Amino acid sequence: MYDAFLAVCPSRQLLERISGKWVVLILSALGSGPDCTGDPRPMRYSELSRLLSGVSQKMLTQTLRALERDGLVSRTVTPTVPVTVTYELTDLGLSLHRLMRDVKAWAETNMDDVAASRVTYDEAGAR
Amino acid sequence: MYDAFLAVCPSRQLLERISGKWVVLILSALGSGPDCTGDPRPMRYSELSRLLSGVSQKMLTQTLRALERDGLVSRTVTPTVPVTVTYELTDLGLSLHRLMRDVKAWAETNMDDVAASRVTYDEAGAR
DNA sequence: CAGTATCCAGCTAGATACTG
DNA sequence: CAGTATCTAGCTGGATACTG
Repeated sequence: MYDAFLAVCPSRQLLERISGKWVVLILSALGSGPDCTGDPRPMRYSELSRLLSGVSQKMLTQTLRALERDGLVSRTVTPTVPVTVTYELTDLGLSLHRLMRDVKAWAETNMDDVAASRVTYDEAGAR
Repeated sequence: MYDAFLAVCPSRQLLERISGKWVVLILSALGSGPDCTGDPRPMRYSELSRLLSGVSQKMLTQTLRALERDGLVSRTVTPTVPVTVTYELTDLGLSLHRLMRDVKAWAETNMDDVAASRVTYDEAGAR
């Protein structure tokens, strides 16, 4: 029915949204906590902000909003003072989390092989 | 050893490279042919160009070069006239292909749910 | 066929300042 | 704490023209 190979297919735009480092990292984090080994659990905005080092407030908020709009995360506001906001995976988000977690793990696992390949490639080019 | 949550970790940059629609689509295509159901097989430049509708020559070439440099695809030039160039997954590329194929499939499978969620979200915002 | 080279519009995303 | 708003540098990526 849908085919992301087609530029006009809505799934192409969806693929565009869900590919991107911040989506991968946010979904990885929410799915299993900071160490990526536990069970899915809600996380606070500030907790995410600290965990994903280098993320700007703007990108974090923007990405979380997009994920919320797409039904992948839910946003809960607790009226404490100051306010507490938690983000949690929906069932839909959880299904994507599993893939994103694997992608993040792939990058970490194969970093050495990729680095070695780059050295070889660049050396060949220099000659 | 590596942790993509850390901005300074090399795996963060690698994650940045492999997240992106063209990487997902190219690896999906190379891994299992146009219909994404067959076995991995080499594909020609023009074949990829036709399959990934909307991709510019620049992006296709640029992405293929990056994937080649990272050791995910191999490039073979056959000196016919005109020249024939084929791209094929390496073993490393094949391992990432499996993940990327799932990501593409996820987008296609869950497009309807996401679209429905967007409608709900936007309606709530309008109120 | 399979690129390379160049130009440039537009979006991404960081920095900064401010707020309920 | 959890944002919003604004400004902007610079990168992404599309369009176009050319080539072995």
